[in-house]
Amino acid sequence: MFDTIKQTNVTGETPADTRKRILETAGEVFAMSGYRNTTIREICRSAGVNIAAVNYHFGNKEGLYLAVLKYRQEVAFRKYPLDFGTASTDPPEERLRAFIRSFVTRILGEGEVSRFGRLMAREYIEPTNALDTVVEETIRPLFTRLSSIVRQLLGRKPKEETVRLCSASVVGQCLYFLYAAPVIKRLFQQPEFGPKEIEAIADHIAEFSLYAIGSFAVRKGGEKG
Amino acid sequence: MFDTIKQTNVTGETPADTRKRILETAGEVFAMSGYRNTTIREICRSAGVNIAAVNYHFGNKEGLYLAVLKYRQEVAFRKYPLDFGTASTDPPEERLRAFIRSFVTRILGEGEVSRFGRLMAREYIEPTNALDTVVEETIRPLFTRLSSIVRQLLGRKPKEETVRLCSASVVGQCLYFLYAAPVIKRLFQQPEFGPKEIEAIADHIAEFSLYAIGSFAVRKGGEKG
DNA sequence: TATAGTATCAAACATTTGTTTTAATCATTT
DNA sequence: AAATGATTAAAACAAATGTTTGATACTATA
Repeated sequence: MFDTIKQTNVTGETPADTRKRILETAGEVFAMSGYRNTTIREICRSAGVNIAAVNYHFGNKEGLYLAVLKYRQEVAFRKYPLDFGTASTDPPEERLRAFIRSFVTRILGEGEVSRFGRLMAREYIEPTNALDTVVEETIRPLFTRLSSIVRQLLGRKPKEETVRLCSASVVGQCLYFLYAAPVIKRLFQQPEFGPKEIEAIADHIAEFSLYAIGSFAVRKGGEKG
Repeated sequence: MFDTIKQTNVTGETPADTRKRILETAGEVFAMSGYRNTTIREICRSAGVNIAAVNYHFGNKEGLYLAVLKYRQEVAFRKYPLDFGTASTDPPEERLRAFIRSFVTRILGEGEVSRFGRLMAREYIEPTNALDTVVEETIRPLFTRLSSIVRQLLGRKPKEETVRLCSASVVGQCLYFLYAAPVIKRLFQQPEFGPKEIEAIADHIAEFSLYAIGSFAVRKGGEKG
């Protein structure tokens, strides 16, 4: 009768475990293969539950996907803070480095740390009905945060279009290493990105971007600070 | 009996027209929706031919896709030269600008000019069995060309990893505006990229990258030229 | 223990989609 | 005109996949 009281079945698992298991597994599979190429059967087989469980607990495939997004957003915001230990009073160079390191890790990292980031990255290239919500709740706030750092780096009164384009350059570089992974693997026989490679990539993108934005600031928009 | 003699049916079209029409239409649809999300029925309906025509002329869906890639590569290499009117003796700054302008146009441009580029961009994010061939025949040559420009810009004896990473930064920025189009549309109410926007994007990426690579050269790798 | 509500399961259903079949049509050659 | 080979067309087939059904098992409560 009470929602908080869990039943236990013969295997010692509560019914909620089935729901949770689907949620976890679906997050992995959706992040890896995208919404459309993921089958309910694959999720259920991998989670060890009956096919009908998805319909019972989430209504349909889209309902499951939305629940996964919600769950993963909640976890990501709680467990993986956006600013990797930097304060807003830190110099913008430091903040940009932290932003890029966080962004790259959330996309390229192994395991749970990248679950939400990869789901977001999937929405970029294969939008679902959730894209509108995703943009407003996640992508826009992130882009606004990045833009404020870039604006600060660009110095006095930069054109808003310059801010947008420079921010896009930063994000574009980060996403590339995820999207191009199959190509990079073939171009350079590089099998996978470990923590070492991810750090090197983040450092490069930060350096590259700071050089570029710094030059924009000097040659176009007056002095920084 | 002779291959060069075409039959004409009641509508005044030669049989080869059916093949050609499928090839053209399939190129559009594949470039727009990707291999997996494209249905033979959609192609045939859009091309105004019978469903069985694909099987008759190309064997199966994969055969059609491979024929499209081959055809589009042939057309692209013939009609849209890689170096937008620049000579290899031009200064590397000019060559990078030309490379980026060409690359961005081949990806973001409207109509036929972007057909092959978008098919390639699709292979990045949704690889097919053709990816190995695509990498060796198209992506690697292009990346090698870009790398040689970047290497020249970086000055004496740059580290090969720096060359690779800087080249990746350039390509990543370009691809972003294609992949992120649905997001950009929502973030800035920007409905589409016209020739004006494409030029602005190309100019920005070139400037951003030249600033960055220039700073790498000055601070890391000795003097240019 | 009996009952009611919840959860699980095997099976079936309906739709989509790549593929094949078989007949008809068309153009060329004899 | 007849025959032949090439092409087109409608229909059916088979597999994949999201969804639903109806029965069964389980747990908490009375």
